[in-house]
This record gives sequence, structure tokens and C-alpha cells, in this order.
Amino acid sequence: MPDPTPLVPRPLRPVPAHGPGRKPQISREDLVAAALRLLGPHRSISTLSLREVAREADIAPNSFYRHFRDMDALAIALIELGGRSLRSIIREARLRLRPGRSVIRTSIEAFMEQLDADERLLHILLREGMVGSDAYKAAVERELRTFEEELCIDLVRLSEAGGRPIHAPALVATAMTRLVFAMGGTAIDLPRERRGEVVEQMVEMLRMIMLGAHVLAEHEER
Amino acid sequence: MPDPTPLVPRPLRPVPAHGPGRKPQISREDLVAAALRLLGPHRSISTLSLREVAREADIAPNSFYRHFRDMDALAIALIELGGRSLRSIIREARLRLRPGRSVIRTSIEAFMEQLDADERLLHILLREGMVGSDAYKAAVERELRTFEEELCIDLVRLSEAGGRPIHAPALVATAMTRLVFAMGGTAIDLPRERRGEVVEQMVEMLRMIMLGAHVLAEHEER
DNA sequence: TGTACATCAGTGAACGCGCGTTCACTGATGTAC
DNA sequence: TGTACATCAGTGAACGCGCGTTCACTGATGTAC
Repeated sequence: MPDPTPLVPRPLRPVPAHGPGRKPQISREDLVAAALRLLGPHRSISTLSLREVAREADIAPNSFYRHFRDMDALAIALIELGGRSLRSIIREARLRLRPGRSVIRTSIEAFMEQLDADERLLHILLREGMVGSDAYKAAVERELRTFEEELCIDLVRLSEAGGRPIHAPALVATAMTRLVFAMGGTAIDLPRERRGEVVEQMVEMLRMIMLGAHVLAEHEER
Repeated sequence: MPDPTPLVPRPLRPVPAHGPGRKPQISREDLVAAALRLLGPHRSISTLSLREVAREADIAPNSFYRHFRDMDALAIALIELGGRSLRSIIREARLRLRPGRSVIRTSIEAFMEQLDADERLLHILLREGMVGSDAYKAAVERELRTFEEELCIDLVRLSEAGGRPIHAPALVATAMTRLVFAMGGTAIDLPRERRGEVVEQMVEMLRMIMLGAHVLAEHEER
């Protein structure tokens, strides 16, 4: 016990932005990075051990506790990182949009490039949404739904701009997201040169959904 | 070494249908059943330990080896069981088909009922396709593709019967299967009473795909 | 039918291993005066 | 500027645990004669 009757009561967790006291030599981010290095396309977070991550980060196992309460806390941090990567996809796709180019193709290509670029990050969402604790799943669901909401807004805007109404845009956004994720999950195990095929397949699938949504909306209007 | 120069060479694994020698008291099936009892919606096969399964089956840990080479072998058996359950869905759906009733709805309902009935079996496919070793993934892919082929044949037959051509039926079968699986994966975490909503969503999604496929085929014909 | 024997499913004890977590500690860094 | 002190990130050793796998074994079952 540092002081039985402190004049200024300390908060439970001072969360120093690192004063006072010693600066940390490694950070939460270093541990996250170490975990990412260990996560290949064939390992899920739940198979990582605390000691393994500590070893990779080159600290003693117990030092881990200075940064995270347990491995679950680190897993949540990883999932959020994956969510950030996911959200950047749609932003990236918006930037690339050009009149005359297919929105669907542009978006799918942005997705696959992101999948290539930080394979590990998106993979986390792909996996942990299916396996892992309830907390992981909930975290992944949260990220996916945020993405779907953004996509839905884009779909509505696009259909208004194009003059073709769209049926149940929220449902369309969900279908597109889940389908792309499911297909992306199998694509990642394919050699790079075959991923182009998957892009074509995904583009065609989403076109069918889009077309169906337009047709249904037009039926409704009458 | 039993015999250095046997007159009749023994096969590597005699695979006795249990003579000669002692009959097994527990079977491979008992071990599979024990593993299934342990697999809830929140556990993947790879988190099962050999000792855990042995404990559940009420045998000594080392007795496990009399039935399976290792846990991976048991996992493959489980995945194949899941595949059998999957294939029974489409058979079930075909039996239920009635003129005038929606094929899509009938099939989706058959799928969800199967998901309810043997939650654990289908769940294995949902999970292990994403996580798990390459061997698991390959096994799951195999099962899914078998399903997609059957579905494709049905789609073609249906479109011929209905007089509406269908674009890229194999792709449609893949899209439908993957989408239903992805949605099914989230549905299983929902309370039973909310699963009806998911059925409605899935039906609408598949209708859009179907509609899109018809429209594309009609465009092609002209 | 009776007897000697081979088979082999299941066992109990033991091994070495990596794990998460705890403990009391060290000593560099930053603060108060 | 100098000194005494508080903070706390990181440490090394140790713990008890469940794991996969091995070994030599037991003894019930089925076969050969």
C-alpha cells in the first residue's frame, strides 16, 4: 500500500499519458503488432497464448499485464483495428469512384486490395465473427453493422442519383457485405493469381443482387 | 514384432469388423458423439482436447488412440458428418416442394429447421471453414461444393421447367449457399423467436439474386 | 465339448511441456522542493 | 542546479494445471484344434 490516507485520492487507474513515473519501453501498440505478426491466415486469436505474444514482443510474460488485463482485452483491440481497416475500404472506394466506372467493381477491387495489403487485419474479422467468445463475435458484429450502415447510405444516394429506385437498401447492404466477406474468406486461401477470378465472381454476384433490388423496387412503384 | 516371416502377410490395418480378437466396448461413433456433446455454438473443434473427449466418452485418454490416429482424424469425421447433414437439407427441401409454394422459401425453411435440429452439426461447417487447419478447411470446402453442385442442378431444372432462363447457375448456387451460410452463422446466436426474421431476410436476399439472374439471362437472349 | 492360445481394446502411471498467474523485486524516469 | 523521493514498467523465479504421448500391462473375447 503506497499511502493509507492520501490527501489527494488517486483514481483507480491513473491512466498516465506517461507522467508521472517511468515511461513504458514498450506500448500496447507493440503488443498488438506482435500479435498481428503471429496471426497468419491459419490462426485465430483464441489460439494465441499470452506467453507467445510476450515472447514475440520480447518482454517477460508477466509484463503483458502492464498493458492488457488479459488476452481477451488484446483480442478486442485487434478486432477494432480490423474494423478500422474495414471502414477505410469504403472510404477508399468512394475516393476512386469515377463517372462511367462500375461502383460495384470499384468497391470490390478496393476490398480485395485491402485484403491483400493487410491480410491479417481483415482476416481477424472474417474469423472471429464465426468462432471465438461472445465478446469477440459481438465486437465483429458491431464493426460489420457500421460498415453496412455506411454502405446502405451510399446505395440510397447512388440510386437517387441514377434515377433507379432500390428495394430494401438495408437488406441489400447486408447481403452484399456478408456475401463479400464469405467469398473473401475463401479467396484468402487462394494463390494471388487466382484471386482475380474471385473478384469477377463477386462482381457478378453483387450485380445480380443490385439488379434484383431494382426490379423489385420497380414492381412496387406500379 | 508379431511374426518376422508371416505366410499370409497381414494388411497394415486389419480393420477387423471385430473378429478376431476382443470386440471394442466403445466405438468411433461413441467418441464422435462425445465430441459433439462438447461442441456448443461457442466452441470450435480445435479447442477440444483429446483428454476432454476421452473424459466425456468415459475412457482413459490413451484409449482414444485405438479409434483415431489423433484429434485431427476425429475432426475430419465430424466435418463429414456435418456434410451429410447439409446434403440431407436439400433432399428434405425437394421432398417438401409443392407446386405453388416458393422454392426459395421452402429451401430456406428446411435449412433453418436443420440448423435448429442439429445445431452442432451444421455449426461445425460454419466454423471450421473459416478457422482450423488447412485440412479442415479443405474438408468443409468439399462439402460445400458438393452442395452447390446439387443446388446448381436443381436451379437449372427449375428454370427450364418455369420457362425463365437463368444466368450463370453455378455462380448463383455459390452465391446462395455462401450467403445462407453467412447469415445462418449469425442466426444461430439469436434467440429462437428472432430466427423467423432472419428467414424472411434470407428469402428476400435469395429472391433478389434469382431475379437478377433471370434478368441477366433475358438480356443475353436478345 | 473342452482346452490352449492369440488378439487387442482398454488401462494406470509416468514423462516432459507450455500455459496463465502470483510474488516480491529492481531500477530508470520524472517530480517536488 | 542539486537532491531526495515517488512512481511504476519490466523482471526472474516459482506455482499448479491440463495437455499429448509413451510404456508395459491386463484380461475379456474369440479361434483353432
